Amino acid sequence: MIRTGYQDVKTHILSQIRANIWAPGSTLPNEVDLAATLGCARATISRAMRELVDEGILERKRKAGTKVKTNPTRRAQFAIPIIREEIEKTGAPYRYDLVERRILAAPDWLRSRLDLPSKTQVLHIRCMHYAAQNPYQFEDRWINLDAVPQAETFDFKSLGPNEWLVKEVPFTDGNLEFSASNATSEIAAFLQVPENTAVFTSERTTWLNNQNVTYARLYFTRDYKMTTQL
Amino acid sequence: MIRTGYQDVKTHILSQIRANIWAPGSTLPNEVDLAATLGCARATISRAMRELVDEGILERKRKAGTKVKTNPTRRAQFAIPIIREEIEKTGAPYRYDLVERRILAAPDWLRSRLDLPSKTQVLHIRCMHYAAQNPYQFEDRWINLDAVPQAETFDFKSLGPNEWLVKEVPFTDGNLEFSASNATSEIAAFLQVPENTAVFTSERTTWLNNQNVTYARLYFTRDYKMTTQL
DNA sequence: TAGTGGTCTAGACCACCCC
DNA sequence: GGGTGGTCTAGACCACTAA
Repeated sequence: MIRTGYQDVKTHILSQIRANIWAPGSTLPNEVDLAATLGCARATISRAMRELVDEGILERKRKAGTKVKTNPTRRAQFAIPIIREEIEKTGAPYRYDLVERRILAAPDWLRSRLDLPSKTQVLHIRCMHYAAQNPYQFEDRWINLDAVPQAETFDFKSLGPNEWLVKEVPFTDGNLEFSASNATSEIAAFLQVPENTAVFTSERTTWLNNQNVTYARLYFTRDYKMTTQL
Repeated sequence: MIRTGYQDVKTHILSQIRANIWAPGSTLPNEVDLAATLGCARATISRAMRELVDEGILERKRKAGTKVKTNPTRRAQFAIPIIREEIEKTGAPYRYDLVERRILAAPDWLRSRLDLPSKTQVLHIRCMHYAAQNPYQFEDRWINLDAVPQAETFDFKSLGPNEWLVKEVPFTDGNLEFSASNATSEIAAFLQVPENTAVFTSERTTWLNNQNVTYARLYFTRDYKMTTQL
């Protein structure tokens, strides 16, 4: 006699759904009944169902019961990587090059975007990331010196702001946007592609307790890939 | 006396980390000790830690203990939407237009990409999605008729393949790629943008138990946005 | 092989909220 | 009001793996 674990319960529920026995929108048996049916404790059923909710397969409401989602929310997720590690994982040597580093008062467009007080000092960094000899990413980053004062004394000559920030500054919220843009002559030169080439662009903003930490625009020479399962 | 719940435990652990008491890379107390310290059951600690692992904050290994991740893996996630719902959520009326629908033997590039047997019949659909009068997305989709035979008799004249598939065909795995491409004259015409404009492109492939179901290339007139928390 | 996390159980009480 | 999920507990045994 093998014990029924929460993984078994998940598998069972999923197979019932795929076999259309528990159709989208229908209500599953309650936890107590299912536990009796499958021969395990209620907590085991509970954990299985909780994870399936987390995976976007089920919906639960007290008193109303557990239902199969009609439009299962499939979630693609991916890690925000450290560029160096991402490149080295491909086997290519990583190279970093600081293009510009200067401190200035936040320009208006940045202030309004990040909701910064006027006269906020920011650190503006522009740099390149290479995989072997090939351009990989151009990074255009703004760091709020009110939130990260220690950035003022760091020179970023050999360590990129991406990696430094990940290790140095915790954050509580983040926002990520993907877009496509035509390369300006400057970006094209950095990435060594023809002007006007479509460039994959990612914009990231991060906050620590409602205070903006940093805003970055990243121009890639290659695509983003992500995988979702189940 | 308030009971210590797993949420309290999570909060406590996070605050210890943010206060640098449990620094990145350091080892946390084991579950039994922490339970004694915080005055709750071991299972409560366990659940809190499990969720923090899931959120990319902690790393756990048997015998080695629980450590604070040096490079916290922040995960962005987003739902794969039904286009109609996505558009209607913005308040704009949704319009769908079928451009082309034909059945043919899978071309070689598709066969190799999806690992289809030779002579597999596929349904090729090209269609447009509009938000009010504005082009929103051009969809270029291939459906494996071996996996989804019922698509052969559906005309897709008033319902798009995206929505039909989500409701009709379950899948077990999916793959998603984002990229930027320069609009060909044809794509440009559909999206009503100048030729060569950078277009945000998403490619999706889905499988049901190791058999490919569909492959789609989606050309957007606008960007993708996603948000990550914690 | 010993220590740590991983999981299960049986029971309990609580919180929510549909009917 | 009553049924459902949400959570906690105390204890137990198992599985992995670092030392």
